[in-house]
Amino acid sequence: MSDKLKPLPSWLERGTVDLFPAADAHDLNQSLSARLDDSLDKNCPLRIKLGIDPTSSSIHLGHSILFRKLRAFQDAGHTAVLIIGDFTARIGDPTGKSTTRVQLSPEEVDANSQTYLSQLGLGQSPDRALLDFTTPGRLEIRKNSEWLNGLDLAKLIDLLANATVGQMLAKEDFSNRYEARTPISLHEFLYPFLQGYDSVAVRADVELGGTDQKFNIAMGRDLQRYFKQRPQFGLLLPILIGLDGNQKMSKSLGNTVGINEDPISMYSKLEKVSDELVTSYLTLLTDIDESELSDDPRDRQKAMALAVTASRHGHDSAKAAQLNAAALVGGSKIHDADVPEVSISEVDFPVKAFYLLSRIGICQSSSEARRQIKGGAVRLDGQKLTDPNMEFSESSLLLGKVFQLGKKTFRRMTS
RNA sequence: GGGUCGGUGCCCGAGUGGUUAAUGGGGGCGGACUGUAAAUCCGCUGGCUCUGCCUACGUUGGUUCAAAUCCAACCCGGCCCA
Repeated sequence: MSDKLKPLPSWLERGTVDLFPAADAHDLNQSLSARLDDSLDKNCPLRIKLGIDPTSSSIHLGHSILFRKLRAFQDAGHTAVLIIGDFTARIGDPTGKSTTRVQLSPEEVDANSQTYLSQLGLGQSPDRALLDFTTPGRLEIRKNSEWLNGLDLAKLIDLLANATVGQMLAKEDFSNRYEARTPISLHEFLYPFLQGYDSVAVRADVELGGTDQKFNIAMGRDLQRYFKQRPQFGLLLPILIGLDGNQKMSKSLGNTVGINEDPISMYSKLEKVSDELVTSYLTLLTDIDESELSDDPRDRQKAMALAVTASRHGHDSAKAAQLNAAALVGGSKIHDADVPEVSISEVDFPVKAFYLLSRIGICQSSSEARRQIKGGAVRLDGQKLTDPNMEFSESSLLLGKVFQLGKKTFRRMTS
């Protein structure tokens, strides 16, 4: 990859839902393409800010769309400035929240950040990693405690004077909560100012965020102006809808695909997302040109699932996962299919079916296992179980066999 | 700080002394149908090696044969007032 900067291209447009300001002037502060050109002329990379909130320790595809865009900037020669919001995490971004966040301890924040970075590809080769950690000058990682710990009250008051209570309450999240009469703690009001001040601290040229970040990013612009910097651009990407097809992808909603999930579960989850989601997944999670795909919705689903899985695991593993998934659906090949294994060496025999199912984790409780069996949801090597109290006298009867719950949960028993 | 209303299962929300593991809706899971999609229909949705037992309606005590339901104190929140 050359160090030469390229002009505003399609990689930047793809998936972008909002870019502000976006005047067509040649003003460096009004047009991102003008600023990109300027950066090219002076051979001085732009600083692209993305803040992460180390509150959750696992990254899913929803997060990855921002990182993919950040990576695209890196590949174009710019500097990604990844801000670990270790200080702000103690407040918790109230955006999109209907309740006050729990505050995290410094230890939790540290542990989460480490997990985060390794998931982003720290230590991996750039072609499989989400971000480019290796090319010099392409990545800067900062913690915002660096400058926020030392922020004194006088300066904070200066920052706060940049907005009014009316503006804060006009922000959707706050106004919803205010109208619903759920509590809003005063410290939550500080979050946008601190995030905005991050932009000042790192002299950001562009800040990336989900559409829900518009307010906070705009605040960054205001504060940069206040500190006599040239204000950043805001580049907003959509919030990825989760597997359920109607709410944003979020760990707490259980509708996620983790960035590090094994190829099979990743592929099989993606393969069954609803048709309405396929296009957005394609544009946000792959580089595929949609016009090249067949019109058949099922084929599109498969192509998307394959491409996304391949981006994380390579084409061969993805293809294998696809074949495997097909074999499982066929049913006949369950016995030979590659499915997660679980040891039953700790289980005492004889054992009743419902108890075994909860022991091997295929059901969450033995009560649930009873229900599932009664509901006809459980199969052993393709054969439906009907009696929760069915007894297996010894483990050798089960070794190598596959329990199936519903259509998509499989567990092979091993010693 | 004062007044007042409220805190029910994953969420919302009924229930105001006794067939109450607790109506209803959402969500989730499963089944049928299908394209492992959507829509629709049906079932399930506290735990326990379970014909029974245990734990649950903010917390802790109390009244009662019997409480989510009555009483007291405490904790948390909304609203109004300061």
